Amino acid sequence: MSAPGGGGGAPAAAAAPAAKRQRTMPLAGICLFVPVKALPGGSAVFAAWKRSLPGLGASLTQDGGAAGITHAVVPQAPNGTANWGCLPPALAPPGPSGLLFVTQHWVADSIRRQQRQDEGAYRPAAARAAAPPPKPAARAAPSRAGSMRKGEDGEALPAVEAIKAWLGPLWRPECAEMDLAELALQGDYDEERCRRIGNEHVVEALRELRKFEEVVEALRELRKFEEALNGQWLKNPQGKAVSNHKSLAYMHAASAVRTCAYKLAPPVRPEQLPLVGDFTAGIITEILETGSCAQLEQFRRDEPVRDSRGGVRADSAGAATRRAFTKLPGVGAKVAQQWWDRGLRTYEDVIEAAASRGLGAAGSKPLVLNATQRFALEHRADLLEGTAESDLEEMRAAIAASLISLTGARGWHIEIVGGSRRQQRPAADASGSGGGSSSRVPPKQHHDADFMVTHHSYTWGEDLIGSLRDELIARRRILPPDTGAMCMLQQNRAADIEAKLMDDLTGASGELRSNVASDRLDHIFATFRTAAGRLRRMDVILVTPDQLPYALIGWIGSTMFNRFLRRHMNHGLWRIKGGRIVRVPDQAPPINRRGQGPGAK
DNA sequence: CGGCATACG
DNA sequence: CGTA
DNA sequence: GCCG
Repeated sequence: MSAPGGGGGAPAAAAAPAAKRQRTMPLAGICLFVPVKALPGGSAVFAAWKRSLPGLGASLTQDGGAAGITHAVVPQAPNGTANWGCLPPALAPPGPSGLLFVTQHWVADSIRRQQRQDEGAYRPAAARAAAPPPKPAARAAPSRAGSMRKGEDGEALPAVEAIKAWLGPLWRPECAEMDLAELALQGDYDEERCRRIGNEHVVEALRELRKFEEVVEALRELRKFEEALNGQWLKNPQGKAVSNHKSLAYMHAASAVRTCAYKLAPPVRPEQLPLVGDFTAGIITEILETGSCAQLEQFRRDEPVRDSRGGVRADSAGAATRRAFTKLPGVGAKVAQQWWDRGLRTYEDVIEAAASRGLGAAGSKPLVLNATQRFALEHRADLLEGTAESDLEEMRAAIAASLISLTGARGWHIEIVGGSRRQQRPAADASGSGGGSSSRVPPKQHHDADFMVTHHSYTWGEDLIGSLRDELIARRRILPPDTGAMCMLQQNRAADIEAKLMDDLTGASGELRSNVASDRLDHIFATFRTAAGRLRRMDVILVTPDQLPYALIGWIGSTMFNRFLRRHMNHGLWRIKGGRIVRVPDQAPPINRRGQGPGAK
């Protein structure tokens, strides 16, 4: 209500010089601590504040130990809860005497109104139970000695030599200077190449490479189990979402093995492969020696697994069953856990539990499925079968026909992307009438088919993606959403959304709008009906010709490749923005996620 | 000990 | 939360 | 879990 700065009663017009000065520097003397990482909008909002606040007399810092901090921003979630956990110990409540805690909206409104707002009206919600987050007792540093990487008993390879061997012919001298994210981008993750590695004769290659491939596949399976187990995301003590570290570690290891230029043999040492440490090297060795490993076997039998200290990991039972549940569209880790907890073990169990609604055991709540889940269960045979290469041409023709009909333009460029492109097999060796193993390799099935659509000369309007969906529905090639089938549109609306966020948090508008954009593209997630009546997941991505090269990188690369790419970009002078790879402008020195410049610790 | 990719429906 |  |  009233601004403590005394401006509340100042006449609006005819301001006295003192009042004017007060109004031009309404935040004089304020030093604001901003936990950028926890702030909605993050460093972009911080940068906007940095442009506005000095003009009002305030200074900003991200250093919780800095002297003279008068205000600490405690970010407030949309639901009103305050994130006290992001404050450094020095500023933890009650904090130094005189320190004021405010939400981000105090800053935004102060900027917007060019006037210091009443801190009391922007007080963050009290911390739950007012208890500081429990700090685990300081543990002895595990001290995974860096020196172990080198010549422990004269056998381990020096790091550069290991990288050289790992990359093989792809190695260049520059690789010696790269960090892991960049190094990971140098690999060749081609599945066929992986299969070929270390093998000169065809028969021998197939036998040898089967074991090699088993490593990759087993690791990938482990990764999936971990995701079903924990959910793809965990929460750190500050409540921030972080990726599941075990899952990520398995993904890393699978990548390292997939691109390894030589045939692995037990024992595999952590020095050999990037991103593979003691734990994972042991797993790989066990897989090489026995074809599997203890954890994998336990997961496959739905048994709980033990951690490295021998303790049973809570909630680790049922991983295989839950993994199977999550293969249904619309069922993620959470729903799968709920089904498991109800004692459901098969798809049939789920269908039965849903059908006997109200007739279940006393006290048990009826199982309610949403439309997506009902559809997925009903058509699970089709959907779990996946998409074969033979379906692709039919899909492409349907997309082309719809586009030509909608726009009158011919010459649409429809490119297969995604896993079905990455894993396309070369023509099978037809000479093998004598039973070459290659002829027994089953045709690949992919969970969906992805098509990237563009046109080199025709310019389309904003809602072509929506029209395309409607046309495909009208032609009965994809199923409408009211069936419960997946039929979603994703549009590039992020520019609007982020601009609104910026308006909300900075009081700014307009000029910032051009700086923010989405790296998502107009996109249909659909369920395709083949001429034979089978249902297949199909995605269509619509891009302009100038978006195409960037979009292809993102859509042909694997998830892991995309993560390495973005991690590398975030380390350096590049960003992926608006679907493009752009240089950080010179005027805005590159900052890390704490808003610090290069070289900052 | 912090970081680990990111955004839409 | 589910999906890419 | 692995890395810097």
